[in-house]
Amino acid sequence: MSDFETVTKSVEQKFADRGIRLTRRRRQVLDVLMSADAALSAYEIAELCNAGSESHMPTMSVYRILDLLQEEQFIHRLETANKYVSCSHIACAHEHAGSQFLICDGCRRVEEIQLSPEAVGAVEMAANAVGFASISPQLEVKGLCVDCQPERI
Amino acid sequence: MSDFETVTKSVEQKFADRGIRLTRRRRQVLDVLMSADAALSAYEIAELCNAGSESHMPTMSVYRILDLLQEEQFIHRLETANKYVSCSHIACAHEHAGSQFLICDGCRRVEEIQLSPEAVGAVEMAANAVGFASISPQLEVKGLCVDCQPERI
DNA sequence: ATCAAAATTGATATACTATATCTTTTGATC
DNA sequence: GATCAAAAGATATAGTATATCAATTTTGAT
Repeated sequence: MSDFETVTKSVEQKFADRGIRLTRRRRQVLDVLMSADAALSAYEIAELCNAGSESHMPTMSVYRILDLLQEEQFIHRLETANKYVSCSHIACAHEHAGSQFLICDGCRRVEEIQLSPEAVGAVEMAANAVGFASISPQLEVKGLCVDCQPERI
Repeated sequence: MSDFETVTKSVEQKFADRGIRLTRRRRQVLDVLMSADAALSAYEIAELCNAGSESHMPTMSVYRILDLLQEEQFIHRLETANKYVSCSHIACAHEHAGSQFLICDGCRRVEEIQLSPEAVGAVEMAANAVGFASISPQLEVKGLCVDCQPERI
């Protein structure tokens, strides 16, 4: 069974367990995001759903479905980019609290990482110091990925 | 001399030093941002410029001026909120590399903090580990400010 | 199997954020 | 004051997102 199939099975199972219907539209959106190697805007997702098929996916449906997929933690919204990516732990059994993203300023590629508890703790402490609590630990950090860094000779 | 006046003097000096004109429009935008106790959208800034005056500030001018003020580090753009805030170090003499923001999910208030070098370092190390470099150290973290936290009894 | 209720999707309108471009005005310099 | 550059004004348009109501599909009970 291919990777994609394995993940799909796992996703189907999660939908079933939670009593949520994995409809054709939802499957389309999720498939596009899982197959993409980049973060996509809602409008890009709609286009890709329609590419090479007679189906017409309305953008508004995409937004609705993105909301659902986010609530269920299958995908993430990148707030600094107004784009969406499938969660890299989409097939994992465990809950995962927060996610951190590295966004390449060059090619816009997105890497999902898991910061060390120490790093997250440091951010939380600094926040607590000025009275903030219930920090949502999604961080989006911009930089340059390996491919986009100026050559070092 | 009031705080506001002190800061204004300092800002005027910086404009002069850098050979940038502090025009009426630029002053309006900067005044609005410095007087605001919250982050504002470009359209909100335009409205506030116009409030109680016969002057008509076009939103497009606001965007142009925001660009300039950002380049000159007088203000920051909050990318997760699509809003703008005046830099809390606007009157400081020294350069300051990166800024971190706490954004209250309740009241949208924004607090600019300076993370410890250790915390920033931890984020950078995690990024380096997956090949990212030239990290821009602006972080935007969401949470609840003191006033918006559920009462603890 | 049929019907009513709920969930999902479709369709349309509209708000909000932002950029591009061209013209006019203003300010600095000679 | 004439000239040139910087700034502001005006208009069009792109991109992102929400609200709302109608139509359709699915579910579940009878």
